[in-house]
Amino acid sequence: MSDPQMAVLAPTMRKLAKRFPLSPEDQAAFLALPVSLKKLAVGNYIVREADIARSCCVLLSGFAYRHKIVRDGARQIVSINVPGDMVDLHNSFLGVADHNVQMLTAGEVAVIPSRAVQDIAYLRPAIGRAMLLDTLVDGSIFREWIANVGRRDARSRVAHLLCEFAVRLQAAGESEARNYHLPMTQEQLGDATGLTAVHVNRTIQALRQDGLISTDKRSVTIENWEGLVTTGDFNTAYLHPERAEGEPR
Amino acid sequence: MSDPQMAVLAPTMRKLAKRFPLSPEDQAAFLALPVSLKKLAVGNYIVREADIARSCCVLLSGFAYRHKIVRDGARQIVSINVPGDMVDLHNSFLGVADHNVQMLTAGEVAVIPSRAVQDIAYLRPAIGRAMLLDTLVDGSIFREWIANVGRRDARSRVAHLLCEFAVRLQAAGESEARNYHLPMTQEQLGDATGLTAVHVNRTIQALRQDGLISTDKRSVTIENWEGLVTTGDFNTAYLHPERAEGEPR
DNA sequence: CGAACTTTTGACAAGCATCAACACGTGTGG
DNA sequence: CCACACGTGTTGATGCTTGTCAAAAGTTCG
Repeated sequence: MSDPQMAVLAPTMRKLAKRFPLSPEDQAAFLALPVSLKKLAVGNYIVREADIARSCCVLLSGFAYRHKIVRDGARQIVSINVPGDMVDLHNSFLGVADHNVQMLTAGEVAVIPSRAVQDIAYLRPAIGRAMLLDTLVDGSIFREWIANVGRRDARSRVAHLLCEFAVRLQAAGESEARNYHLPMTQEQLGDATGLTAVHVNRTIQALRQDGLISTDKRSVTIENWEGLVTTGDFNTAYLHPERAEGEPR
Repeated sequence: MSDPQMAVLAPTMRKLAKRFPLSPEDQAAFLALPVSLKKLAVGNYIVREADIARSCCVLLSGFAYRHKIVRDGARQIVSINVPGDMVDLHNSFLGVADHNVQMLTAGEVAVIPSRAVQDIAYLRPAIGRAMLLDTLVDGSIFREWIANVGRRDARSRVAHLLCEFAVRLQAAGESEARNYHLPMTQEQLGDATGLTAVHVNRTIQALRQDGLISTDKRSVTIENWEGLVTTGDFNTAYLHPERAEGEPR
């Protein structure tokens, strides 16, 4: 709205533009989206399942996670969001939330009216296309997570998750490649991998003993990247890291 | 291309238009997409992981499944496609396939050049928006599958899958609600639920003994819908069944 | 009619869950 | 400043769900 807020969407725009260039006019329109800023504490909800969406949040700082609760109360984390991510495009377009989004750390979001997001996607096809590409990449990550929890053993699941964080945090400019702050408890790691906290604990100990990683509080250092990649059966292809158009135009 | 093919995309168009109306011009443009038809046998690949996409297939008849192979050779099915589905929007836009798509039954696909799909999404924003909505629903289904394989036990997983098929097949006009042909082996059911074929077999026997379903060859009859829904912790919300816009326009 | 695939059954093993207790650090209020 | 509660990480003992292996019975299809 006011000047100081003009640039808050810049990282998100750069992320969108990375896969497909946006014209200066499109970029300006995106940056001019009406936003209000909101600080959030650890554990605050951005979206609750079954909410009717009236706004779309962009994560400016801090981390968030999406999760679903199954009948017996168990929780499954279905993805992690890093700064720059549009946290609920889904909800803006589909109207009703099918999962929860909660802050993993304290942070700040830019709140944009759903209608403004829908309109810009429609009135500026390049932005609509960028959102589609972003959503397709999200889908690819979801598929990899299905394979991760469905067909890998505990050791591989955890190693895979650690590899994914390393790559995504680096891509978001949030950390170095081999050493990053992982703001998740072992219980949350379990919820992301379909394991219990106890088993995550033992699995991490095994990874440490094998010299693949070391940890200090919540910071993870990857001691042997190749080994961790092999253990986690990790291949960056599913993150579609760069412009991956069949035919650039 | 020629007249007899003009209507093959009609079911797909109706599916796209269901969530957001398309103008007659948009509808005509969609139906006029250049297609070539291709018959496929059971097990034929539509897309292979790491393929560079040159075309986008729409499933006209038959069923397909998407899957990924993990290091030790295990396979994880990440979704099932029914007639009318655009089978590889992902690949058209992202360029390189991150998973395989294979025919579950014999069937027919309409092959559209990737470029034509990209262009129509860009030049006709309403169609681009419809594709975005479709992709967002796919994402919601992926998330539910992560929760299914990550946090439910074998009995719930299988029940959930059977419920999803019942609803989706009916929505696609492929079967009645309570009785449908399920063209999957128990091994494939295991690959979709993160279980082994042997355990799927025992789980299905248990569901039968509890009077929830009965089976005859590959046909499934749901004897107790409420019971199966409860067992599978199934809630249709994640399928976003109808127009689910926050504010219809 | 036979070959290949799929379903079913049984015995056994293993990975992971469960439960419980303890250690450790952190923040908070008396 | 201490005492305490609380959340998180760690460890051990035990058991259940699911996997593995193998073989037989049933089914499909050329």
